[in-house]
Amino acid sequence: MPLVEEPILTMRDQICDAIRGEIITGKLTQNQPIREQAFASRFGVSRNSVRDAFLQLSQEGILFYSPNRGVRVSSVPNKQDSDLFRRLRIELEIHCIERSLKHWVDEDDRKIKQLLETLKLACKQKDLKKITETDLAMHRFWVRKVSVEFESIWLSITVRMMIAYSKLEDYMQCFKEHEAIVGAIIRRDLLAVKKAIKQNIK
Amino acid sequence: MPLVEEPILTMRDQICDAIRGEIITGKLTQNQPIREQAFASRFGVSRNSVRDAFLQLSQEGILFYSPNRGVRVSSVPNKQDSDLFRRLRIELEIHCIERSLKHWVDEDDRKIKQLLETLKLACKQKDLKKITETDLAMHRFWVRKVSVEFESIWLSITVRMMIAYSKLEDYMQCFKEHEAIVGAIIRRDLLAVKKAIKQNIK
DNA sequence: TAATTTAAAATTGTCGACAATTGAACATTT
DNA sequence: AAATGTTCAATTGTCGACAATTTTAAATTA
Repeated sequence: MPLVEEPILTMRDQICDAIRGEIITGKLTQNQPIREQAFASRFGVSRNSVRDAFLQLSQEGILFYSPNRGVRVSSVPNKQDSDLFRRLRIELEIHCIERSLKHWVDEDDRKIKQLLETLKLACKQKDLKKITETDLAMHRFWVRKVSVEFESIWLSITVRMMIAYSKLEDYMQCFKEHEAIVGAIIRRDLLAVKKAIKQNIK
Repeated sequence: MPLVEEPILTMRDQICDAIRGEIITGKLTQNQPIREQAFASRFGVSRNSVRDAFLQLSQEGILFYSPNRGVRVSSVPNKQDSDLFRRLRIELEIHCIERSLKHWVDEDDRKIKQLLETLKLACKQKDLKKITETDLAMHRFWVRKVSVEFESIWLSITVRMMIAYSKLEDYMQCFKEHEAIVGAIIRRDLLAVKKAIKQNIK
């Protein structure tokens, strides 16, 4: 029996991840309507499960829901809103790392290094889907380590900022930024962590 | 035809509002499990609609969802988490007021004064349900005026802070705090608004 | 009696069917 | 021709039924 139980992935979560991925990588674009039946057929499930996922993503903010009219991909935030999202996210993540670092163990070092390796490979292969997944997974790691309470808020903010992630140009830059964060974490150098986080979240 | 279309209240939204109200006023307490069938019977709808609401409130953070085991009322956040929630909420609301004040019109003055009157009455009557509803409605007013983008994030943060709202002692204090905010808004005195907001959100 | 196993009840998860609503194409009126 | 009304297909909303899972209670075993 694992010490920390792994979260069970429901059908809904899997569909959410899939849709989120397609939005972040630009397969689904701004304002595009998304139909329940299309995803139901694709996943071989009933519309209800897809509806659940749509609902969750709407609350998350990445989809926009109109009664009787279904959901659309949300618009990318304007400059002012983006700036606020950025500040909120930095404040959240720094708070989480600050707290989690106190109870950080070798096992955590191992896991975060592993994620960094995955990211490196994905960047080398220019695999946008994998890059965004791993990017999210890394940040999620230190957020969840503090409390699941923050996770949904953090995710809401983060996915909104990533709607136009597909425009990412320099893949290796993304890796280097995360390498800086992880390096600072391993050294338990909080000041350097903060600096690296601020440079990455923009 | 109204200039700004009123949002359509779905069945789901109504159920959400009801559950949210009962949690904030302390009818439903921390960690208490909530059953789908109970609410379905109460509202005279099928379990599906209730499920939708539960799902939305889980994403909002006020309910905690475990696969196959339903939802429970979330725990009140600890001191450290509350402090962060507070900072995030202040930053969000001040940002919103700062931006919305630029396009503030007489009609907005009238509306916000009306809400203040409702709050005054509710405080006098010590009607906790109405107080919390109106409190939320007032803050929601200036958040939504800027962008619905922020609304769900703002709500997530705010309802979490309000889980233990029922311990509110001095009702008139609540009214005075909001009176200060509204007064500053009417005078378009941004500095005073910020000060009043910080005093209210705690 | 305490721990374990088994059976039953309660609860959530998923499905297909149908009702209600919306949007688009077409017809009617002015 | 423009505006309005009508029909019809596509889509979402809601329901009841049943399957899967969890919880509770009872029965069994040591």
